Amino acid sequence: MAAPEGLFVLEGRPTAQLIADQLREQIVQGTFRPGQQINESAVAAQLRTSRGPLREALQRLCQEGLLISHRNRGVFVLELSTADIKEIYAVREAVELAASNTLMDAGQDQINDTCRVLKEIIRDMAKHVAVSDWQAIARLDMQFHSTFVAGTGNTRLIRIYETLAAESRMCILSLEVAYPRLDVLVQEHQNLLDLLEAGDRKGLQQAVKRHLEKAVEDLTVARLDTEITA
Amino acid sequence: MAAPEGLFVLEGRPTAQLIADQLREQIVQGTFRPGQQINESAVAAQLRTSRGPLREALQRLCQEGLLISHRNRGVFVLELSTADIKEIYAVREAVELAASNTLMDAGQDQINDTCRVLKEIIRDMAKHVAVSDWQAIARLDMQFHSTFVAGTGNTRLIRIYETLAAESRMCILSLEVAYPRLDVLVQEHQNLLDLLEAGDRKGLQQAVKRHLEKAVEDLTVARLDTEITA
DNA sequence: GAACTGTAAATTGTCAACAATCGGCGATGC
DNA sequence: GCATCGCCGATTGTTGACAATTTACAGTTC
Repeated sequence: MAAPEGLFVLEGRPTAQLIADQLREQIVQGTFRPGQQINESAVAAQLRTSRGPLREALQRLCQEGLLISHRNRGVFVLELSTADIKEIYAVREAVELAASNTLMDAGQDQINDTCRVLKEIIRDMAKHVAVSDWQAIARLDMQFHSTFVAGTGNTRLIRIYETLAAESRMCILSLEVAYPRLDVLVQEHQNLLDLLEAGDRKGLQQAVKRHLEKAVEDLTVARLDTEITA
Repeated sequence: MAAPEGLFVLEGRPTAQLIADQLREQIVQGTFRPGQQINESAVAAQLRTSRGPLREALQRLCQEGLLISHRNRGVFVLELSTADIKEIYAVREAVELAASNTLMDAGQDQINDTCRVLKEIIRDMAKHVAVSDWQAIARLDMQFHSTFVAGTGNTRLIRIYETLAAESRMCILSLEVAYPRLDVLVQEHQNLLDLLEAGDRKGLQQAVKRHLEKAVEDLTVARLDTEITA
């Protein structure tokens, strides 16, 4: 088939996508702050490229909604309001519930494959919980959910969820310390995994719903605090 | 507030987005055929612009998934397989079911506003059914569903559905005459509207599900025919 | 002192030229 | 006859320069 032994297709993906992926990572890691303007010349120089390819990448991220473009003024990193948080998690609920159903209808092999990866993520998560590495935990949290959705094999659902995951990480990042009680977090994900493995469709759906509703609560409450103190 | 009397913000939207919107319309109308390569120079000249802004627009459509980019070879219009059709309608089901729930939980005013627009669309649809204007019917069909989703007010759900609507129109277009029994089509949409107006959550959900499942059946069966005859 | 106007710097939007890459086609060798 | 190599046209990828617009600031006027 493809790539027989140690040979990779050289730079198979388009440049703009590579740049967009890098920028997305920088955004969710907080290198670019919400509301901040992206200076094309500066970022292009930093990435050792010219403004052309960079602008193409920026357009991709605008389409995703991570950046917003004001004509003749430039592109800015999205600022998340409480309404945005509710929107994001409402869509996540829709996607993850659909993924739950699809996975349950899929073969046991497909479920097992997914569960195997999810187990490893939870293991990693537990490690980082031990040392309270928030950034890593946020990344693994979203990786868990992304893997879950990826288990469906639906490329469109996966692509949609990629953006949602990025936005979710921005939510979490925007309030620095958002995770209340870290051990509960690991426990909740373990619970989702168990229900998936057991094939408990109804239970899984309810657990997903509650997991996300709880997240919205934590995020909006924390945000109210920051808004009041600010 | 904004635009007090007859004054509009001059060209408020970014250029790349305007070009992308035009191209998307051309794609779903079949001006660009599936699998066809987009010649940058030619299209840029046709749009009275240069390759720079055009390429930015193309990147947006690549991100959406309507175009696919092969490095150093160019961008091509998406070719829809039966697997794609199933994917698209699976995501549509997820989105529309979520929209149903959100709308039902929303206030009666919001529902009424939506229903008013939906009624007009159905009226238009009936007109075009009388003269069997397929293109118009396909457009109104998706406009009905887009309006339904837009009723939730969730901007992210709306943006996601925009792409799905475009892809759906491509599905329908790709097999020329896809609508079996036009009167039934109008009837089905009227049924959805009635259930929404009546506040019958369960009934609406089931109707949406069956409506989409039926569409997939029609599309995949029709596609099998074309593939056999081809 | 406040409001308005005009200028200047910085940044984005656009363009045209250059470089790199790919697919096709004919020539060559086996 | 078939496969391979190498060239050529066409198209994309990239760059730097130029034009247009916005924002901030200083100067002016009332």
